[in-house]
Amino acid sequence: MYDKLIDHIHQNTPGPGIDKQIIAEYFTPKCYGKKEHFLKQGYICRLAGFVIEGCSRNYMLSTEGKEVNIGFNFENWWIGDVCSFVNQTPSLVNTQFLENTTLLTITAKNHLDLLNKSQYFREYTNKLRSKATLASVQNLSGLSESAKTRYRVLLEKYPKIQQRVSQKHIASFLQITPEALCRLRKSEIS
Amino acid sequence: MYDKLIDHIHQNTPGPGIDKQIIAEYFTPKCYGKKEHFLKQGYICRLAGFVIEGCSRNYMLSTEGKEVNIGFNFENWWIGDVCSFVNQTPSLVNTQFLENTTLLTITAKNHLDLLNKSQYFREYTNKLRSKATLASVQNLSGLSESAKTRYRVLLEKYPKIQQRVSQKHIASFLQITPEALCRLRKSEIS
DNA sequence: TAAAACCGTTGACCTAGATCAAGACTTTTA
DNA sequence: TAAAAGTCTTGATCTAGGTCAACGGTTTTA
Repeated sequence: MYDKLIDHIHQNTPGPGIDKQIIAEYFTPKCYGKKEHFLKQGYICRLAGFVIEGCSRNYMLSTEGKEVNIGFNFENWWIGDVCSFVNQTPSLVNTQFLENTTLLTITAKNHLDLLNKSQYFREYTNKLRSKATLASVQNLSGLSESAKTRYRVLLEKYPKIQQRVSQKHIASFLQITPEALCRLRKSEIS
Repeated sequence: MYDKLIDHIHQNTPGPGIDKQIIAEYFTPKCYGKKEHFLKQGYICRLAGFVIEGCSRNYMLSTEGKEVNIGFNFENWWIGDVCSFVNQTPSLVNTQFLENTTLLTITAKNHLDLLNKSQYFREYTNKLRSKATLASVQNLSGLSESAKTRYRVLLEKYPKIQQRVSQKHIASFLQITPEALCRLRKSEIS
């Protein structure tokens, strides 16, 4: 299990890598059930997690209380609201598991310790976070495309998403209604 | 001039602050003209800048080559594409000045040195970046609101934006046409 | 295992915002 | 300072996607 994280770090950051022993010391495995929340708006994000198996969605609430999906987290990616985690302030983001999920979790304190201790881990963290930021900016500008284009881009990025995520949640991420997604898919096939 | 940055760091991060001497050593003032680009898609972001005076817009290109504004940078904020700056990879983002602008700039190498040297500066950087990420995620979910609501939110965030940024660019940020913004403003007043 | 809740699909109709065109006003450039 | 280019506004028309309603299939819960 630890190897998955170690590999991910090493694949993303050239350098010495990180000892399994250190990972085992700083990270704790945790299991969550489908539909369970990892983080709720208003609470402080006290843990960050690396997805070993399973998936989740991140969503925010609109002014009328409607849930708007802003992203999905599959294997080999991090979950947790960076802003809340770093500043230890209440989160605006919700994270809910869409499958039974296994994480390697780390506390804010441990994460800070590891950052201060290892320049290599700092580099990895900076890279990862900057990529996550780029992704959300790309999604932002991507919303200027038609729903059909956004759907195609999503399928390119996550070819198997249809097998794992309901249309309802995909539609919410595309910022269209489930009805619109349904029609869009029909027209796409033909 | 350096004081503006020093104040900003100190206001955002409790702690010892940073010596003026260090700032002067690591940062270089630069002036740019209106319409000039700070960063263009495809190029590597070699400098980050702190806005002393002036403003700029960040935009990306849609699949049809249309410019889509993803944000504005006013005084006391950073400019530069974090992903390109951290990874020294080609940027997907463009940054263009909307006024004559003065920046305090820092090279990627100097920034890395300062991060490795000062835990305090690391903390500041982490906080700032996490806030920037939150902002783009908020904009992303915000696009599920009506154009009128988005416009109102923008005016709340930047009360003076109408005096400094053309409606064309505000419309692009709201992801509507200038015509739609014009009508929206008319209806808003009455 | 029956009832209730949820999900995807389809149809009919509606609306926010797009597109295209044109005129007045302002800014830039030669 | 005159011409050219860009900006804002308004009108007429169009369309992608929303809303509401209904039905069959599946999953959850009692």
